[in-house]
Amino acid sequence: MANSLDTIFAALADPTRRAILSMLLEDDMAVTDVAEPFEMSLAAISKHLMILTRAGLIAQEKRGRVKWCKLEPDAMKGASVWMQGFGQFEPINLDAFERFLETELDSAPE
Amino acid sequence: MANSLDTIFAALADPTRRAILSMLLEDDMAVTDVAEPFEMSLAAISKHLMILTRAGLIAQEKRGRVKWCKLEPDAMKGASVWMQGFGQFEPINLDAFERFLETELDSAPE
DNA sequence: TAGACATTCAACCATTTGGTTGACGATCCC
DNA sequence: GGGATCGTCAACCAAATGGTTGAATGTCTA
Repeated sequence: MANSLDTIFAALADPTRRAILSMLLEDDMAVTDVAEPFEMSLAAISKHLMILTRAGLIAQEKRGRVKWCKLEPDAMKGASVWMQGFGQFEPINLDAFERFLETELDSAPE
Repeated sequence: MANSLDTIFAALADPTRRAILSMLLEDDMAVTDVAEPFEMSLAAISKHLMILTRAGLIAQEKRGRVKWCKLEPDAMKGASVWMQGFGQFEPINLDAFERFLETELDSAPE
């Protein structure tokens, strides 16, 4: 997994791939259906899906001759946390935020 | 600014550039000082800084013969929000979070 | 004024990226 | 079995990326 931030951010840098992720937010999709709205070859989409898979952002499962793609949103967590280290939430009262998170954890299921 | 998510994510995809951003989190720095810990030419670092600048992630200001680099963390906000659309914070109680934010805004200065 | 220092520019190079096309391997269904 | 469908592979291509070196520009200082 080398440096996963490399592969995650690189995967997110392409608009086609971000569009694919947004589509998968709605529902799982077959490769052919993912490719349908794009004006590029199926092979190109297949490559994009491979990049998203290697980054862990989606998972692909083959059922019969159809390969289903589903979002793996947890893969974004590391990158999201990294960005939050840059204080774009500075105006928020961090102490209060931590107390909020603790209350959350206390009342969390599981 | 075309699609800023393209340039932001592409800028963040390189480990050298992420390291530079982390360094600038501590303090503003001159180009030469930014370059010091890296085993690559000053020109290479200069290019990285140009990419970070074009992405809006840093700002460069020339004072005398020294060019100072400073972090622009707000530039990450758009990308951060985009990622949060993928629900990696689902386990958090969103209602409670919104209430928390409202209390924050009520007690905010300025 | 002459260095020395800070930074960028320009040319170049190897590798990666994002796309194409055509052939191929599975799988479904008649 | 045989044709249609699903998806990947392989070879290829143009453009972008990340690095180098050496020269050039601008600014400070002795």
